[in-house]
Amino acid sequence: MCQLASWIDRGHSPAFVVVGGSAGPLYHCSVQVQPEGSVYMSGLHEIKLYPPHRPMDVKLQYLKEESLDVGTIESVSKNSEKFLQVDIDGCSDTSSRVSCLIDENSGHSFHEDRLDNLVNSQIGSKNGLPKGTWFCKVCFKTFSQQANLATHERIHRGERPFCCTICLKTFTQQCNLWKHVRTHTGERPFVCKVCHRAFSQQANLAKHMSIHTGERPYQCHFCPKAFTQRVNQVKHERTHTGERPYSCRFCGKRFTQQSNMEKHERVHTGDKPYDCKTCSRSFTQQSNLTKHMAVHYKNKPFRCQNCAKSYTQKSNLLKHAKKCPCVEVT
DNA sequence: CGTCGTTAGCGCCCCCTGCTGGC
DNA sequence: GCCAGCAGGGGGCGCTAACGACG
Ligand SMILES: [Zn+2]
Ligand SMILES: [Zn+2]
Ligand SMILES: [Zn+2]
Ligand SMILES: [Zn+2]
Ligand SMILES: [Zn+2]
Repeated sequence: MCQLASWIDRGHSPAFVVVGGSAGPLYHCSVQVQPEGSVYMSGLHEIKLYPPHRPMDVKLQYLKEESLDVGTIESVSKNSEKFLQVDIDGCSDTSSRVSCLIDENSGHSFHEDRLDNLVNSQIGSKNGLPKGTWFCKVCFKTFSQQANLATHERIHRGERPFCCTICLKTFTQQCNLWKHVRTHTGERPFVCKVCHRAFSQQANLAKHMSIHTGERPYQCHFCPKAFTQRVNQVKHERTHTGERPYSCRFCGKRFTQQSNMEKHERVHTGDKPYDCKTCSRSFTQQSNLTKHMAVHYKNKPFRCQNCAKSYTQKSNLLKHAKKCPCVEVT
């Protein structure tokens, strides 16, 4: 345990300390350094560097309490932003590193400079950010507009003031509620100019457009294949890495896709949800039913495209078609 | 100006689907 | 025929950034 870790371990808040890593609780030298009460941490997990051009001593401090000298900054990356990455003296934990907001000129972390600004959650220009920048006291995300910070802070407070009158589901933002309500009303304001398919959300229309443009922005890291959606790239890459995150509840067999696991679990449950309407056989997979249907179509080649009824003679199909609006024949 | 409601846009997770091919 | 592998693509939600009307 390094001196920072033991400092936090003694009960000090890790405020003003950010650490690199992915989502989830963050540890430094086995001590959790994630600020208490924070929920949404993605901004925090990005290590952002502020470029000082010389080595400097760094002090981390929790408001007016005891402060901790953590070390000296030796090397700094070039393309950096708001935070300064710090190597802790005598710390062997290289998996997570510590950063703090630094004033380029004084070398002080920002809260030493302007404690009153902290109260307002606003940072002055001396801290290397545009004057009037607002920040969240929980996760240190920064905002140029106070209103956007106010919206953000609802996330930490769990405040969801917008409520769907139909299903009572709640939302942090008005526009998210509006989007949600369209799932009840079926309203689809976004229409594809090419095929006229309509969508309830702009983002889903944008995804759809890749069908027409052929655009595949998500490239596999292991082979030349590319995909229209990131999810599908990740799914595909598992075929290279062998990762199988989903395991069967009954036998433990592992799968790359959740839906494949669910398909497999029906082997154990005996669930056959796909019924043949012609002979009342049922199947565990839709594709097996489709294959099976060929058996019926072989004997009755005249098939109504509308209702899938099939007939041995064309005249019977035509008779049927008088009632059914579809007259296509295979 | 600052405030505040609204809009644009991105990223993510989830789910269902259809084809395929080995046994 | 049963079952697993794999890709396509829509539904829905969370969040940030920015816009614009209005005091
Ligand atoms: Zn926050
Ligand atoms: Zn609802
Ligand atoms: Zn289209
Ligand atoms: Zn690949
Ligand atoms: Zn049948």
